[in-house]
Amino acid sequence: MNPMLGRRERKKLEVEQRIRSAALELFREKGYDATSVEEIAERADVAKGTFFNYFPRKDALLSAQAEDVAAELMEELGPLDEWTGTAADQLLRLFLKVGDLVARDPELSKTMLIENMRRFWLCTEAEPLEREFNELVKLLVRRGVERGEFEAGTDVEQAAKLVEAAYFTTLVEWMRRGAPGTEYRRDIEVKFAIIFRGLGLPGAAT
Amino acid sequence: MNPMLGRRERKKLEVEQRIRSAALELFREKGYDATSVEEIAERADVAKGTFFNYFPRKDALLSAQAEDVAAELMEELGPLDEWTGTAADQLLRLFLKVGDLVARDPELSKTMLIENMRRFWLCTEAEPLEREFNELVKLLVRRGVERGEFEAGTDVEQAAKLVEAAYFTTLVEWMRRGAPGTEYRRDIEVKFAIIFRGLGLPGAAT
DNA sequence: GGTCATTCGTGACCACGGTCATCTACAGGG
DNA sequence: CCCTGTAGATGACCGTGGTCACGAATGACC
Repeated sequence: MNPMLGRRERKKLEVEQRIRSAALELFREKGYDATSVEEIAERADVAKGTFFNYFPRKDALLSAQAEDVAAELMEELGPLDEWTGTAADQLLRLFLKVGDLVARDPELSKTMLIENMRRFWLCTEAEPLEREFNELVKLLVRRGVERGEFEAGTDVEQAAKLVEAAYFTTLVEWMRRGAPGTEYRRDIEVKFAIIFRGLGLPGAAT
Repeated sequence: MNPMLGRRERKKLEVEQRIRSAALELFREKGYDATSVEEIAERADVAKGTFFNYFPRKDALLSAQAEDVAAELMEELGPLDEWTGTAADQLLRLFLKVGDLVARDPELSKTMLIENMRRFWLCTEAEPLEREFNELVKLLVRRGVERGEFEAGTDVEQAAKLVEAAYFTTLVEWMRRGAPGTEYRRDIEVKFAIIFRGLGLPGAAT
């Protein structure tokens, strides 16, 4: 931690960290719903009210965690310019990487994903993460069009949404079943094959 | 109502009906979240506890309503055998019809859809509706394959899931924006065009 | 060090979804 | 018409997420 901060700032960061890790521990132990804010506060050694000074709602913890995971993802993927392979390869790799991250903590990931989606759909708050991810996918699709891998004139916006939709539902279905064998990979590859073929990529069927 | 029922049975049905319509009214007036069970009970002229004799949880109302809407949908669509046009046409028509139903009451539909999906994903309870709908889509896709409209050897399971995914996310996105102009129709047509082309249907692009 | 403003911690408090022991009123038999 | 067993109505009660008025701790300035 940056030592150039006042005692106050340092303590604030430290408390936030305590709350977050207490919460994550409990979520892993008993699940999100079964964990009460009071328990989290107790384990973090603060009062319940203090929790809400740091996170406006219980589920803000999930957003925060999601952002961390997203940052980790981008870290592991490295700078965009250095990605190799066709756009189709890149899209597939991106999503397989997401799958890897999710597989590390399936139960919590499931809650994170579903609860964030819910809030996004209900417009409960501006959720920058979704837009950011959407931009990334759109960029990859556009790259494919520019390189002539996907058909010129492709509606990049809708194509990207379709790719995301295919991925999202597969991921959720996978987690629903408790993420057992990697049937998951085949499922997403089959769907992507259909889409890429629909986008004019030759030689992708079944 | 069947008059051959005892007073008790009739009253039970009548009370359930009162609760349901009171709830729907309130949901339309103030939205699902802003409506408390106590309010519903009050308007239905019963005690709060009575509500839970009829519906195990507040959101069971949404399931019940969803089932009604689904029944209405199948009613309006008529018997499967009489559907005309290509499989692709039939799929598109099915989803446009769903869109019509949703458009009649966008706000409540949004809540219904999202909350039901949430419970489905979290496996909170067996949700027969989703499976039923999935079977229907699968059937239409299979029909397309058998007729030679889609490529032989198509993975019907995954193709159907892809169609559903495309539709579902478009629908939600549409409702998110408050379901204004029918940009919705174009969006779903574009996505379907990609998918159908990916499935080997000739002459579907952009 | 003394004074003041600000920020942060706190726990009593509220509204809500959901439970449950208790009571009510009806069906059915005599 | 009365008695009794039972389905169903009820509202006090609980645990939870979230609020808020208050007070303590801290930093800034003299």
